[in-house]
Amino acid sequence: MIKYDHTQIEPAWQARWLAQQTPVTEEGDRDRKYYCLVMFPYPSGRIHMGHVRNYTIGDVIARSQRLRGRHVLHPMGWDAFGLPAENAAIEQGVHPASWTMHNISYMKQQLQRLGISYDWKREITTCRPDYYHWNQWFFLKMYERDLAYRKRSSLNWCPKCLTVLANEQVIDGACWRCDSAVTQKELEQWFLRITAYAEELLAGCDRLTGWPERVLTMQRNWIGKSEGAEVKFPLQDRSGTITIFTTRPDTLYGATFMSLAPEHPLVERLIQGKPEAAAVRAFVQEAGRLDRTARLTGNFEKAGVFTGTHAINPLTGQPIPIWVANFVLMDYGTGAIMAVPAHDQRDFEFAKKYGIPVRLVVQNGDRSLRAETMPDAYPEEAGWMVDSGPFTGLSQAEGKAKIIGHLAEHTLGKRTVNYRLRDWGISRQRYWGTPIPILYCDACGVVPVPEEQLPVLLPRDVPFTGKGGSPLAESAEFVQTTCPRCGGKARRETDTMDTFFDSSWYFLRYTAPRETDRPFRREAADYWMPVDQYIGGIEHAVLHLLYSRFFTKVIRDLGLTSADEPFTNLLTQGMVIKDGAKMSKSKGNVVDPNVLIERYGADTARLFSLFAAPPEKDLEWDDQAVEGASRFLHRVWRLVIDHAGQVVRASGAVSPPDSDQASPRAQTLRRATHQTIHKVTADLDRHFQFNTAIAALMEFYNLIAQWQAPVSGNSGDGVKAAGGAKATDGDATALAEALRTLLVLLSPFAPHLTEELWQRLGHRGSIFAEHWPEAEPRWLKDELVTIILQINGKLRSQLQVPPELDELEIETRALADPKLQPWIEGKTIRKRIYVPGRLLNLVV
RNA sequence: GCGAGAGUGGCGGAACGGCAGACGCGCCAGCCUUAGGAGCUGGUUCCCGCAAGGGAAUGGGGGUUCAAGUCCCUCCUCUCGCACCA
Repeated sequence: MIKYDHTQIEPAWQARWLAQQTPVTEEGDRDRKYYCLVMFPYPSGRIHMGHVRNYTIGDVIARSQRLRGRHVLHPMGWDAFGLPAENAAIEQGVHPASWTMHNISYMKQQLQRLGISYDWKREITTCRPDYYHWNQWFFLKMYERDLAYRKRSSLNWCPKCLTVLANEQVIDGACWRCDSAVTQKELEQWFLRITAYAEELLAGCDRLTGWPERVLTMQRNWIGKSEGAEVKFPLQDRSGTITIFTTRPDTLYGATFMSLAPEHPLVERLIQGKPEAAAVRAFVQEAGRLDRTARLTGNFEKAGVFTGTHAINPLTGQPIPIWVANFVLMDYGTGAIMAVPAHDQRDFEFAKKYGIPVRLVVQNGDRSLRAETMPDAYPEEAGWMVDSGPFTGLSQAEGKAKIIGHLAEHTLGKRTVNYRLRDWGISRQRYWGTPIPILYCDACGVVPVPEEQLPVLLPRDVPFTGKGGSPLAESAEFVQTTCPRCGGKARRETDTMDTFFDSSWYFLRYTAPRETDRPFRREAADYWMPVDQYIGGIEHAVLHLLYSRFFTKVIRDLGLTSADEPFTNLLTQGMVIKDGAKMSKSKGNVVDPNVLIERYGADTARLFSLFAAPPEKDLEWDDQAVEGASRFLHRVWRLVIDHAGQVVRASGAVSPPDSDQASPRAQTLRRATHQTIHKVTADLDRHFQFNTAIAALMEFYNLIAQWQAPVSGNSGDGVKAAGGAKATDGDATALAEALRTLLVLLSPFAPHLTEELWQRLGHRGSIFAEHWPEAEPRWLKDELVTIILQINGKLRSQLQVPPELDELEIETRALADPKLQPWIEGKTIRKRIYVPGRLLNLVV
């Protein structure tokens, strides 16, 4: 017998597939198109087990959809700009471009060794000018539409990466990449106005029915919409007003003080010449020292200081003191709040601490609240308005609506919506990224680089010192240029773009990756978009996935495509963990895919990573379970090889025998065959349950192995019975059908093994040119069904009956069942529940 | 605090409200082998029992139902996300 040797089979097929690949086009029925995309990798050096899992999932989906007749786009590329390359340059003196390209070629070869069926002709690499050209072009389009703008503000700064971070890139106060504590830094930088799309991004979440609920929740939280009102509080001396944002305008009568953020621009004006001035300045300075980490953990004492100034509550007309409080955030709402101690816990505690009155304006249902004795605030949005002038007596909800109306009518305020989402700061003070296509001219100011001068090339000769500051600023040749407007001297912007810019539209570039005069071709994008199935890690729940949705909407509004969401269905696969922790160099629990592939082969690596856990769950690495996957493939190999001769001979027969001609043995096999088709197909359709699909294939294997065992003995070619029943031609064709079906169903999971065995069954064409088999309904029914017999809901016996037997006959047989006798003897049957083909429950 | 998800054998995990534990790993016994970290066969939730069989069991408690891992209520634990967001 020929042994299963993956080291022979796998490289051979990989080479052939690559050579024989026919690329997909936009021709043909769009209903049959299927865009399967996995998040492209950063070329860090070598692939890890997380990649293996990710790309295997994508490949199984792509291959199975192709077998089912879909027109599948399954591309791959490289998210190639980024810090590790630049750090390598600083530490090892190798240029980021060389480092990156070297990694790409190595990782590409690794992916090919996994047998992933990518269309490599569409490969894209974001650090190449043919790609980042269009980053710059999109930036200019956004600049034209005021969706890209420059402003000075306080930004998240990673002291290790020496660059700015977007809010989305700060995780628990630390850098998303290197985990260093993030500080604040005042800088002038470029922003994308993602907030202009806040409402649409939020509303779109409701229509993304193919996304996991938790990702949508994270996006909704991140956008953080809150509805309320802006209210103007006049200063007591009539020198101006302070605008606040509140979600509870109904509690306006209970506002007994105001608080400003320490950074609020009005603070200095309010305290001018006041005896409190020195104390307030000291307080503001102290609050400014509070770092982001402390603020995030809420680990500081709430405190405030009186400014010496009062404002007028616009509804009561009463003067209320203005405080500065360290917990009021400048970058949310207006940086100023009205404080209602009776109905906000923070205000309540603050009022108690500083002896400010508590005024109750919303009563609970049983009217038991008393301002003097409340132990806590009553923050519920329920109950009745009290002590609220003309609004007294209304329900809380009604009061809220009426007060907003009243404010608007008297121009004291208006209904507004606030979002937590901030504009996306994209400037990075690093080298290895897309240059921002902007010039600064002494005469003309900020000047966008004209489209026809794109791309602004990233210069190669830049010193990598690691001392901080934008490296591009060191290249005089790059910086100094002429102004396209006045012809005078100008200097270039030396910051580069956040690499999340690159990945925010790459899925569109794949649809027409070789376009040279536009980012993509509209017809191609309209054909392929949106992505039917997107697969990647949960860690991008808000970062990449939110940015991509934003870009898609901007690109739509630029009139370039009709897609308004990029990804119809999203699968977020779990991490690969070992010994309970994510694999990482520092923990020393890394399994190298190369070692796995060398020892067991790509098919085993693929099968294991799909079988050991459902795709969304974390996958615990288990060396022994890998052995199990390998064992299964060896068994399939032996089974098919042992019967190859028989199958080739049987292929003369046109089709396997139908029910009336088939021997009982053939019937058993045909039933199992079609039931397996049904089960595997359903598991793939229904949430990609690869683990149960593979389990079904294992069961099918077990059955075939059992089925042929008594007949074939160990002769290796067992049409002739050793001593049992004589095998018929029908049996042989049924076996041929079973083995072919097993291979086709297994082929998306273990492509090399199945392709090789397919050839050994005498086929000339590729197994991937086959059609996915269809289950024939008449074989899905069992010859006999098992009826569960229950007494009072407890299993007491079972009955094997033909499926067409009616209820009455089943009951007659049940009552005669000796096992049931002890339970029904001397009892009356009160009720019978019969579930056809399943069970009979007798209540006695 | 708010939100989402999860809790089932020794382990990974299966179960349209209808046989709990499919499939695999591990373990036990046997076969085959000069040998086995190969292969094959059988067994493997727990308790009582020689067995036939019986009982218990899906984080705890309660409920709906002829029937609950699954639906409802409640509590506990864990994971993830958001968080002085006014």
